[in-house]
Amino acid sequence: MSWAVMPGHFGWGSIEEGWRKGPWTAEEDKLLIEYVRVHGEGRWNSVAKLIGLKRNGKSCRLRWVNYLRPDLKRGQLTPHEESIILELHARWGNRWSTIARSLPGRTDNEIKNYWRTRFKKKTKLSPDNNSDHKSKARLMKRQQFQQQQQQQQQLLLNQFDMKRIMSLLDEAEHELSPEAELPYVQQLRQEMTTSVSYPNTTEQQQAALFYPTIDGNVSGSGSDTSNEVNVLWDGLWNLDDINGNLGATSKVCWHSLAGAFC
DNA sequence: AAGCGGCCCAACCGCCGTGTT
DNA sequence: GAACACGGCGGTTGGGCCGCT
Repeated sequence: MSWAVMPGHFGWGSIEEGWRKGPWTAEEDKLLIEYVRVHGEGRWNSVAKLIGLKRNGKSCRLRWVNYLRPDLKRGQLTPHEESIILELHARWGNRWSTIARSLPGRTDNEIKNYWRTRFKKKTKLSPDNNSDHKSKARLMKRQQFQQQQQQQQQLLLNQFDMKRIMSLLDEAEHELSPEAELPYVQQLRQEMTTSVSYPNTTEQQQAALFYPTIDGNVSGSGSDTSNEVNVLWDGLWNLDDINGNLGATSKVCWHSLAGAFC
């Protein structure tokens, strides 16, 4: 859909059934900020009546929540925020608003966008598709330098994160019904304690195992592990909500949690 | 220099839950 | 209890930007 070809196009944005749509102008932002300053958040449908802004309530709320709120953090997510997102996504699935509540200043929209661009694409990375693989590799190359910097930080965070995950599992055990949760938690915990210390690998090798490199392989290991990496990313994206799908394979579950260390 | 492809992100849509009348 | 309004949430879309060829 293009704003330029929409019916009722009105310069910047468009008007449909009396409501403006499309990108917000600075003037509209000012009006909305003023509205919230005077009336507070909520009653979004009265914005149009009270200040004459030709936007529907939903649009106003979205604009405020995702863009105008003064406590919003702007800019890239920090590696630590990324690891929290990975952890919480492994736990909650696509409950973006729930995840966002654990990240002050970040919106569900931001996290959702982040996850989709950062992780969903990776699942399409298939070693069977060479041309696609090449173009993906090109793009990943761009991210490599940033990743390398993050890896260094993540290594330091790994130990701390493992403790947090174990405590999250403890919480989950208490919050969810024992019949539903226990087998999963027990299985996961068992795998965590056994798999996390990969036999015959050094700590650095274990950390390297979870960092895909530009050619889809895994740093520190052979090219025959590329399938494992794809499974890892598949697991990250496809993992169903822990509460909702207890049929998830333990492999997927473990890979999802392993993602917390990427 | 131009074209292409992918990333990022603002914004919209539809559905659902909750509160109010 | 039904109908309606409203707000929240997750999924999706589309345009701008940027890097690569």
